Amino acid sequence: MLKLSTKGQYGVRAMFEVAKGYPDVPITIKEISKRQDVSVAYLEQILNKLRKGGLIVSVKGPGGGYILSRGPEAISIGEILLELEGPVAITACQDPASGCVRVDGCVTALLWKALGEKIEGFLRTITLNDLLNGSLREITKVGA
Amino acid sequence: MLKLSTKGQYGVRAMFEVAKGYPDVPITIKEISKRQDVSVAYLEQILNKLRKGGLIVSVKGPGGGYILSRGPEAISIGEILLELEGPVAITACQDPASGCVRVDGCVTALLWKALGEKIEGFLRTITLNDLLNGSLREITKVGA
DNA sequence: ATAAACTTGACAAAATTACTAGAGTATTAT
DNA sequence: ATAATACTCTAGTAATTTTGTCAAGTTTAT
Ligand code: FES
Ligand code: FES
Repeated sequence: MLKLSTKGQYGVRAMFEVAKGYPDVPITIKEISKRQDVSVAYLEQILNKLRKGGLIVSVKGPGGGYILSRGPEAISIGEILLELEGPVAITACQDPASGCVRVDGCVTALLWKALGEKIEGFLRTITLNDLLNGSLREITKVGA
Repeated sequence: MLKLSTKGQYGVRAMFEVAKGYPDVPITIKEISKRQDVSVAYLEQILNKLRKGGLIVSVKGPGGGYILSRGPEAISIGEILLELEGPVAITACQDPASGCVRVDGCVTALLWKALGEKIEGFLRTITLNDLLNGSLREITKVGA
């Protein structure tokens, strides 16, 4: 349960590769495709969204590619996923785009809201930098 | 992102209704259907899974229905969802049923693992009792 | 016996995901 | 200029998952 679609997963892995080149080496889609084993066509879609979201900038022409638009310590996993998959919305009722009529009388509304906030809070604290320098190992040790 | 399927949502709401009758009033599927506005046929599927998982017991014959097999303070939301949707598995790589070859070399493996544990930890702490007596309001106030 | 109520497995419509295809635009090295 | 590199964008589609429905049972209280 609570799966993340491949788009989000690939997106994070792609951003990791782009982060490696920060601040001055553009990474091409082709290179990301090779290193992370995701098709070029699919990555185009993903990186395009991330670019529109302002997380990366593209450099055209030979020697071009993608570069982070901010330092890796300033880009959280949460932001990446938000751009690719929209806000955390455990249930349709929690999704601002859908909404629910009976939300007031529903016993579980608070539950899903709390869970969603928990998740978002966590994802906001992890940045690309944590992926780059492997500091996640300690976080996982601390546990819940 | 990170949606919960309706099966899980309905399951929790159904368990909430069953919990109301604990320890001695069996709740029928028909009654749950009415109160939570979910079709009888679909609830059959859901409650059947929960029964097989040992969370509820069924009482047959007239006056029958479903009863919690343990007190509402001893049944967590996590257990309900586990039965209906399997373990939390943010990515296929984290799913014991699928697995991933490159798990050792993958930078994001730890990230998804940590997130999954965070979520499971949270869901384990919330029980049906919390839904019954509205204590969730305080939990959400505390925040992340 | 009879009706209430649960049990089970098969099946199908609908939605979502996970891509692929292909044509187009911009930039730069030579 | 021009060829080569590289990003940009819109559709379309096959596979999968979700979300149910249906119908024919079985069990039990009265
Ligand atoms: S049914 Fe919408 S919040 Fe519970
Ligand atoms: S690709 Fe399997 S763990 Fe990252």
